[in-house]
Amino acid sequence: MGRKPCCGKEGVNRGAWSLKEDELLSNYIQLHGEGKWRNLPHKAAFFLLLHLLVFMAKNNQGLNRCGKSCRLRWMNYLRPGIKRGNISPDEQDLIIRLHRLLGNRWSLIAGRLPGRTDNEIKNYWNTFLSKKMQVDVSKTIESEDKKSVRKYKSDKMIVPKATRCTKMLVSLDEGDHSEKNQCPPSSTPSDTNDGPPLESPKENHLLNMPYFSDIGIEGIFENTNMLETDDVAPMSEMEFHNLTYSLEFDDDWTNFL
DNA sequence: AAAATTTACAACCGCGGGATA
DNA sequence: GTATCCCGCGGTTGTAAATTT
Repeated sequence: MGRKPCCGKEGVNRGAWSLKEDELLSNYIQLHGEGKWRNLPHKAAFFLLLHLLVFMAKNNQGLNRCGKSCRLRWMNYLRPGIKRGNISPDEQDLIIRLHRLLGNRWSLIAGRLPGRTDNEIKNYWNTFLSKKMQVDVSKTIESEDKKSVRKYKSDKMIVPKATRCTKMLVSLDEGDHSEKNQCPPSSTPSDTNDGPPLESPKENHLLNMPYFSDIGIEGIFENTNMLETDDVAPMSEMEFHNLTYSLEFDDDWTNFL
């Protein structure tokens, strides 16, 4: 006894999506909205027959995809408002800080970065930031009093799922991405992508989003001891529970801070 | 120029929680 | 109360593109 598999592995398209598949999926969702992913491929095929009969007469293959695959494609790629590439220094900074607080809870982190998906942030972390953080941590430990490092490994330390980011250095000085605070250098891999130039920090949409409009990114962490300059101690259990509760259930989470 | 290696990221997979029949 | 569905999450894989040898 068990649940039925999402879809059979045979006779289902896998791998990269074609333009036709994207178009079909987008058309369907624009007309019928999101949800019911499991049934979508079948309904989309029906929709196809109704609305695209003439165009598809020559090559009518329907949307032969698993519902989960449809959802993933829509959520991570086709959905309106998705930003791609060019993760700004501000965004990178915020990702690092949120990861410091939340660990690998990508969906929560993505929720604070408009237009970014959990998958994109996860990939960005795994391919770039995790390595950067490892380098930063090793540099820090080399130059730091080892006793203070051991101090952080006490029983009271709350360790979320994050396994790679155990210590980082940040600055509360707005726009200060100097070497001191280990924030991104002026040239990051994303900078090399084609596309429009990066926005300056003050123009970045992040600062205009509802959560940050009044206080800015830095302000979120104001009056907390989480981002002390050179020495970031782990959160207490109480702090961690309060924070995670606030993040998950209270959209106006900045009030907590 | 070609082969080998690395990087970046889209997509897959299994699982868990909540909803529903 | 139980089985199943639906959805979303996070870890992992596959592979094209870029880089190095």
